[in-house]
Amino acid sequence: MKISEVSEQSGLSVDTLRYYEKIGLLPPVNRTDSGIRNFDELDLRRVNFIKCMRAAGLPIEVLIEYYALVQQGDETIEARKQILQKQRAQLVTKMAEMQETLDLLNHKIQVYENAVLKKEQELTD
Amino acid sequence: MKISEVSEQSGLSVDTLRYYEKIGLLPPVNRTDSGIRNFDELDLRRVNFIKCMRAAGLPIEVLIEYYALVQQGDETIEARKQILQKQRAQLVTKMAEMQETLDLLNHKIQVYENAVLKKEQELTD
DNA sequence: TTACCACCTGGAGTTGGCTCCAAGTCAAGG
DNA sequence: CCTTGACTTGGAGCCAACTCCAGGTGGTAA
Repeated sequence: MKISEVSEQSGLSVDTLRYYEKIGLLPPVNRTDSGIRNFDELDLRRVNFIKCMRAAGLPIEVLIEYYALVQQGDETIEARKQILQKQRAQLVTKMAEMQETLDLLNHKIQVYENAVLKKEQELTD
Repeated sequence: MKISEVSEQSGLSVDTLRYYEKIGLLPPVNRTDSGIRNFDELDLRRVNFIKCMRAAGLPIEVLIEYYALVQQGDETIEARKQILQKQRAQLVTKMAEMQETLDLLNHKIQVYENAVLKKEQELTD
């Protein structure tokens, strides 16, 4: 699978995919004879996992660290679990904050809606 | 209220507060005779609103635009409402993405937990 | 065979949002 | 009086995460 196809499928830009490989977030992807990247199924899954984690705001650094541990085999399972647990906790916190913001936005919007209604009423009074 | 107190109360750094005023996200705050900022109740509320919105990822630009409309009075109520609605929609989308990520994290952590259990079991076999 | 297009590279530039610094002013306490 | 500490300013620096660019290669199609 060519980089443009991976880009299309994942929603990450071609530049971002190359950037991820350059900094080691993606492993060196296999190439054709002429040097063109040829993403395989495993690469694909990794790209999508990364995309999901990044969308939720997990730092690239953390993901690199995580994959470094994956690389090192089974003894690192506990460490990996702990990384994920920590990120999960942070995610939960962030979602709670966002829920608060959402409530506040809903409230404000409601206030504006009432203001509009009141204005209309004044016009027809 | 002095800037350090506002900082403490809001959790935003002193530098950030001054930065927000500099870029026009906060209005020019009243000063004492010797030029020291003296935040009033209204400033306080604005700071806390901004903090909440920023924590949820609303861009500074949008907030500046919003307050510019507030400044212009009642004719802009509809426009303000639309800004908030748009941001709310984006927030809802983002929260849904984060929920997906959370589910995935939970799943992965579960897999690791099982792996640990299995390993322990092998040891006692 | 030449024109085009997608790919490649290293490296520079951009964006958003702070964060820090140097140099200066003031009010209060010892 | 003088030192200390919190405040002031303009501007520079920093960080994460891209994003763009110039210059080059290689396969396909008119």
